[in-house]
Amino acid sequence: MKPLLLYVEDDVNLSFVTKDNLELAQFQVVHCTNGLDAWRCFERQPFDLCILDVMLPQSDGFTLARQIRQIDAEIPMLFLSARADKDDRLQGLRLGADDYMTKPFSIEELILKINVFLRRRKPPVSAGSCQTIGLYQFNFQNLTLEKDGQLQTLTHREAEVLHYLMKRPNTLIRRDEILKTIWGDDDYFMGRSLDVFISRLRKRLGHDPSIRIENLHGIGFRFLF
Amino acid sequence: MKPLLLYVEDDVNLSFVTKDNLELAQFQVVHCTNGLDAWRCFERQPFDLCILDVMLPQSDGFTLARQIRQIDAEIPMLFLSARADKDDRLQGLRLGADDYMTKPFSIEELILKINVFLRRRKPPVSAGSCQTIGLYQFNFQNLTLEKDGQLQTLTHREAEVLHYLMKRPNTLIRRDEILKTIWGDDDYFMGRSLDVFISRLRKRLGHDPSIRIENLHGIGFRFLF
DNA sequence: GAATGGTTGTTAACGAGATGTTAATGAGTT
DNA sequence: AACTCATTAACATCTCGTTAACAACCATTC
Repeated sequence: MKPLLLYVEDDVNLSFVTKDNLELAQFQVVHCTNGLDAWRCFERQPFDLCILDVMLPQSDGFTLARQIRQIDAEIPMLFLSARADKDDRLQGLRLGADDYMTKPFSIEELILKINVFLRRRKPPVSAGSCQTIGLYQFNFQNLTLEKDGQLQTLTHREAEVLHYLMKRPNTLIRRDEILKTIWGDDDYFMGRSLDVFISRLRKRLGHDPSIRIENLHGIGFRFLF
Repeated sequence: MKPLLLYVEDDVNLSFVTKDNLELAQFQVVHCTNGLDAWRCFERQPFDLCILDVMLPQSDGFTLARQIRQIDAEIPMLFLSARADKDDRLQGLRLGADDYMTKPFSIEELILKINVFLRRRKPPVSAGSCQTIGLYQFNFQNLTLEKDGQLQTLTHREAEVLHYLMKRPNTLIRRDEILKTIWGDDDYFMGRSLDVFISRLRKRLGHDPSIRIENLHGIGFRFLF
């Protein structure tokens, strides 16, 4: 799963290039141009790291940082600033920034520093990201499927198939496509195997009637929820 | 307990001032003037953080950093350098440095940065600290596992495996990951060895039914408590 | 709509390989 | 020589993807 970054920067040209580069480096980036928007984003979803420009229209970077720190004492924050002076840097660090880069900065260095802090991030209590399907929580990394406290452990193949279906809900997924991807090939027996797994998954998800795995005769399946 | 810093720097005047300031800031500092001495110090006792000058007589800072990283993948490292150029900084970061400061640096900034990384350090399991698992107290350093007065002494390998499992409770931990980390490689016999240790640990933890080491067939284990 | 041929749903059985466990081995220490 | 401990061996047991078997279903043809 790609790390999710919150990038706040009002310079349109710079932010365009930077975001592009970060995405190339396999990060997922949400970009905001001012502190207010950034704050709304931050409240809406959990990020892995923040990159904040110090000079921002409406609420400067420091204010935003303070707000964020109040909610999340752990999230790594990198500051960007055009001003290089010492007091600025010190204030940033005192506010709970983890590093302070001066513009113009090297994108490569930024990426390395991001990785420093992602590496140092304390492992979440129960690692791996969950996906929600109806009443269930599916954790692909941990092979778990949870419904109000009840934990099922899936087998490797079960998790693979479920994961594949979940990536494309409510659309037609061809049999041969699944087989090629997960089994690596497509023959009669693999097809039968797939059917067995579909059947097992239906049973595992059976307690939520809003979830269905529909068969389209001769073509494939549709995962509905 | 004051954090213990390893400070490697050959400039006598600078190091004198810096060490003094760091001690004022409530750090305990071991200062070495060259890479060889530093390496000997590092092997002798566990440090909380390293501050390395890049230019050193006998083995430069980068070489030292590489050596240190091989033994300890976690310890935070800050580089100091008179050279400010970008390639130098990048090389440092790639080598596993956490930050790179250019001389002359502000001592206050150094202290703030040290604190950033000490704060981010994963909670030390070393240094004789105990971890509680259910009814047990596990001390990785002393290889002891205690339950209401009853003391068991683990072997080195047993402790390593338990330690690794405890770092990530309730998550799937892959076999190959454990083997790569603890045994350094992953072949059939090492795998069997791991199974033997899992079995022994289960027996040692057997008096607390709330602790379980679950196997996920073909993939790894889950340490539940 | 009955017959046919292919597809899918479901359950059970199978078996290769993974794991659990105990004991034997042998290298290194005391 | 006695001891410690990781590894290897040996054997028992378990798991899970596959295969089998049969029933239900669908589409097409007569």
